[in-house]
Amino acid sequence: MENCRVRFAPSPTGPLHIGGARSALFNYLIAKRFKGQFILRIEDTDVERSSRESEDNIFDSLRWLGLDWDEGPDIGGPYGPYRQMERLAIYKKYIQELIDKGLAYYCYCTEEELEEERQELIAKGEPPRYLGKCRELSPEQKEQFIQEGRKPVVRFRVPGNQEIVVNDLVRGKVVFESNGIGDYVILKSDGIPTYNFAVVIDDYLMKISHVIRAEEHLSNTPRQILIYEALGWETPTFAHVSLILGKDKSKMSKRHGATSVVQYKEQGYLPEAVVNFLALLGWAPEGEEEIFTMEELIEQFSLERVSKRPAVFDIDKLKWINGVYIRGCSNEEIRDLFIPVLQEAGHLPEKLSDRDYQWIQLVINGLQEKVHTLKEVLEHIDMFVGDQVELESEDLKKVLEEEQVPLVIETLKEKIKTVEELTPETVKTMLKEVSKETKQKGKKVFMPIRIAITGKMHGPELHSIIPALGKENVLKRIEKTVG
RNA sequence: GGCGCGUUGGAGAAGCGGCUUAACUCACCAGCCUUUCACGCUGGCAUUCACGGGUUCGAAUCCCGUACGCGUCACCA
Repeated sequence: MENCRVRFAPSPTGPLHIGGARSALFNYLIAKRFKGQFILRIEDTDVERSSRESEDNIFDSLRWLGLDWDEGPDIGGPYGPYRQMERLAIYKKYIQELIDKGLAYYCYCTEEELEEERQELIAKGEPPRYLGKCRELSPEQKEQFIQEGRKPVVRFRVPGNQEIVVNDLVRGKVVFESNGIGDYVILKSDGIPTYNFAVVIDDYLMKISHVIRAEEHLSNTPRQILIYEALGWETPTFAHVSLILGKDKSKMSKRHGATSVVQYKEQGYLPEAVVNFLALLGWAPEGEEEIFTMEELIEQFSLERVSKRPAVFDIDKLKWINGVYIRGCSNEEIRDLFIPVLQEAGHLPEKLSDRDYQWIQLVINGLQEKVHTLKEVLEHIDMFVGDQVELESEDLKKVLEEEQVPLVIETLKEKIKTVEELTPETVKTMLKEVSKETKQKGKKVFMPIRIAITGKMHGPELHSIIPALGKENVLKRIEKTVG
């Protein structure tokens, strides 16, 4: 594959969607794999819905995922500009060329007329489409419409009785009939081109070799191919990746939960995990391994192993993958990840003291292996801080009423009071001594202690929790639960 | 409705005519490890590939039909 140039061309009408992120990733992987370029183009021709805010969100999300582009609106490149609204003059030229060649024409129909036509066709049981009313307008008629103040659109003249073949890298050969396509708008009445037109001009001018995008664009592809042909241009290679579905198998939407990349960031997912998960959405690795770094993905990814069937977004699998990455973090990495979460929740000050760092280390010891997302840390953090405890359920009282408990607790309290410093090591030996001196072992000693201190049956190791709390808090907690 | 795409266990997914008594992963269940949970390890989990026909010595794999799901038919991308 020589001169591989691929692009991700989102429209900035909202935060980067998880599906868009997957398209971007696939393009990125192909570009890196074949040592080509990954281009970012902003398709902002929907003036109503486009915003700079969304654009920034898209930039940020892509960068967060580690999908850096070689050419784009912010960094420029040899085929710019990379924002469609800045390319209006370019489109105008090609629109004119099509009009001059008689392959496109002005249409003065009003919305009402179009709607009427649509209703009539539906009433007759025919598929609604534009029938070409303005195809052969006389100069007089045109003049009259202009007098009336009508703003025309430009429509592409779709040739009849033609087979349009899309040779798709993931779907194979897909054939469409041109008769099923009505003359469609390529230039809106406000002088801005439509998607189906602008995308062709840009992909050609930007020398895009492979168009990798979501399946929802498959039905649009014949319209685009027609324009390539009208302009005498060679088409790029197409690859339509299936859609991402929610658990109920309908297209992934808000009601399935978080749909944008930022939301996953906010919920405490790691970019590496999201990338890994996204890669698995529609693509299947050859071997048994499912955990990949970006480098490994670049090495292994191929469009041949991208499935035709829709991919279902399985949040449980994302959580599992995220957990794998959290556990795989080095101590420094996980610390840098935990700190902002803890600070944001008010458990840590802006400026960290040595004591804070010691405490964080204990939290890491207790929770790194346990959580699937960074935010889950907050679900367990109460066990590491403060003198407040509450029994999780009434059932736990029974455990505290067992006969060996008073002795165990008394012995423990003594030890805590007399020990020089609470560290994981001193706590470990302390607990061993309590076990030995009270002649109790296993659950008989550890469960009451755990419940007395945390109010819960389960949680991180006691030798992480106890030093984190400190003598005073531990004793106060015990006081509250067992008196 | 027209056109297009898809349909393998609870979920994802491999499979490209015989090597499949259908990989692998998540989830689930059991056991082990462990002071609990988690982590980790071991084992279990589709007599069957939406359904009905056909082709073939042989089909999850090829063909046709049916059903279901989804996409698309915009002056949205």
